[in-house]
Amino acid sequence: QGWATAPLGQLAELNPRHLKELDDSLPISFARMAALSETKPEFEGDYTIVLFSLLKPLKESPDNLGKKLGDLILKKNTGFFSGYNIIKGFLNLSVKDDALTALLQKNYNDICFGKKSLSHKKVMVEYSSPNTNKPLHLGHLRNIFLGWSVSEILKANGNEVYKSSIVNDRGIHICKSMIAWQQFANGATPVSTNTKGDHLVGDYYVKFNDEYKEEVKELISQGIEKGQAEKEAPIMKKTQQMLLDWENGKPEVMELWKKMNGWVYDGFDITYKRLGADFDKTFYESNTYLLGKDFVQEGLNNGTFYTKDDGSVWIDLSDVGLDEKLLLRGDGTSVYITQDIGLVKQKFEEYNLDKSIYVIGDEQIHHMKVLKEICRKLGMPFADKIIHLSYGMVELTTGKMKSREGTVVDADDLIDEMVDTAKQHTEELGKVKDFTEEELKELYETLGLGAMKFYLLRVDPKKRMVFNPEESIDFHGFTGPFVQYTYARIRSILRKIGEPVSMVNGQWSMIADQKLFPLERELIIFLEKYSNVIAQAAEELNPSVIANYVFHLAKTFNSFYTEHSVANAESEEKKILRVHVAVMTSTVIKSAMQLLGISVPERM
RNA sequence: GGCCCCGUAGCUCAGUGGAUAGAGCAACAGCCUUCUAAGCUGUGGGUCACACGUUCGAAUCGUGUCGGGGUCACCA
Repeated sequence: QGWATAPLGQLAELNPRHLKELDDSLPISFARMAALSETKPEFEGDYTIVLFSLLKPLKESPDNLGKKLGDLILKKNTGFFSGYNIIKGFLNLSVKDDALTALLQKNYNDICFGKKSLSHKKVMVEYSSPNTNKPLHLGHLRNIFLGWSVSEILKANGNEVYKSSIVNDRGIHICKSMIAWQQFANGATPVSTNTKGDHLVGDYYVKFNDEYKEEVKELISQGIEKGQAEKEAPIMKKTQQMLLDWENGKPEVMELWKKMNGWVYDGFDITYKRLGADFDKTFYESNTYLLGKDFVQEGLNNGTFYTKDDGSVWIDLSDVGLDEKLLLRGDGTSVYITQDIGLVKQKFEEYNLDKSIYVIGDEQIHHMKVLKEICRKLGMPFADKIIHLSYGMVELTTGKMKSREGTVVDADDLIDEMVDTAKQHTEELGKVKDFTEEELKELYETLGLGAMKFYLLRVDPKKRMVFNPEESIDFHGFTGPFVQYTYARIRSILRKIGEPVSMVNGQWSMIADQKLFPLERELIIFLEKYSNVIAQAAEELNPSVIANYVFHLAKTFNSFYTEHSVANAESEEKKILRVHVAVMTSTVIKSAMQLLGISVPERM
């Protein structure tokens, strides 16, 4: 098996050093440097080698080198390429029809009957990580879809993945909801008000802010200076007292805290379940916030940390371009980053991780850099295995989302809206009138969530993105439902003519010698790329690579579908070939969409 | 102010050293007696923010300018 019979993946690059021996000794490994890519549709050929970078080291003209290389490839290959052309420094190679059919067969067996590479790294992906004082919003959705999808992509590349979440369940902001509930709710519960628990608690968090603002205004009108008023507002003083009571474990406070957090978890569970999000491990900040104090002592002992006059503990990171950072307050209490260090260590030790990925917004880039640097200075061996998968904020066309100004897009509301839009579209088209209530409900969820997940995952995670709440998310074009529709169409064909049970060799030899149409060739070559796409997505921790690929695949299939009939193909051989192309397309679509957390319907 | 990210069609985004810069939406014109028209085909739409540089070749790399955002908490 020479390199020239190998598909694109193994032919990825060519190396000028080996190319120097442009003769019979040039086999497999001359493959490192000049990119082999797909030929652009406007030129003849399937794969292209760009010759320019090879010209200088080899001291050849484009035409000479192209001819030499082209001839050599044809001579060396065992039946993969049929010919080549050279245009302005580009060597375009054409693949033989029967080689493509063989390629289809190979990939069909690999993909349809499962073949997985296994790297067996242990990876933890921490995502979602909500506060328990308000419901999930659009920003969380991007985080959740991203974290979940990256986890699945890593699994598909053979890693052992633990999905985790750290719940921010303590602190002054939690007490704010609690105080407001005590003061204004008259004992209202999710059941008594028929409200989802996280929303109920969130409402009191808003109520707190309203009341607080009122009280500050009142104090200022009495002639008290602003800064002072903000400290003196009665509701704020009560809240601070409650935080102290909580830390001292005062029974009534603990009871209220457990009760209200319980409501929130019930609410989150409903949303997570609907989204298909799941976690192998949930950490609670109430359990972890005291972690990390040990390291402070350790760091002090070995001189990494130092103490200031008031007893507070610091680290100086100015040698790596960062600032001084506080690790312990003068009163001995820890800050956020101290807890983080403790949790990092716990994670790596408990799970024996090779990598720990944090899905956190890009406003915390600095924080994560500091965390990593402190771990490094403390000599922790896993410091470099901490990876911050940062993603850009979702902005609205009307500006940023701000909870205080009521411009937050609530996750549950958005899901409902998308599912409802799916319902409207489906009813208008009227294609599934025979579905039961149950089946319809499931379809609407599949389509609505599919549209939403695809919308948020098709963009490079690192980039900020804009969401227009006025226009609902589309169901046409570069969308989840478009891809889902393509899948449903293929399933429809297969229901009609029957799915091939297995592809026995006899069948393959029967179809081996056909002349292929351009769209048939294009699909086979494009399907071939799938395993590379999964690998690339894992390497970049970027689901949008998959979203772009699967859209392009669906698009190509739809063109094929319009141009060529499967069921009424012009010959039995064509029919068999096309059925297999269709099955493989549907399998890849289903697999790719699954990696994005999107399911595909049999009919829509 | 220091550091980091971003600027591509009217809008939302691909493309990060190679051929004439691509999709989707929006606009316009076609295509359902034939496997699902949530589809397909076509048209119009670009100073790739700007300038200089490196290179056979730059949206892509470098420097500078302009514009937008983030961050530099005894907040989490």
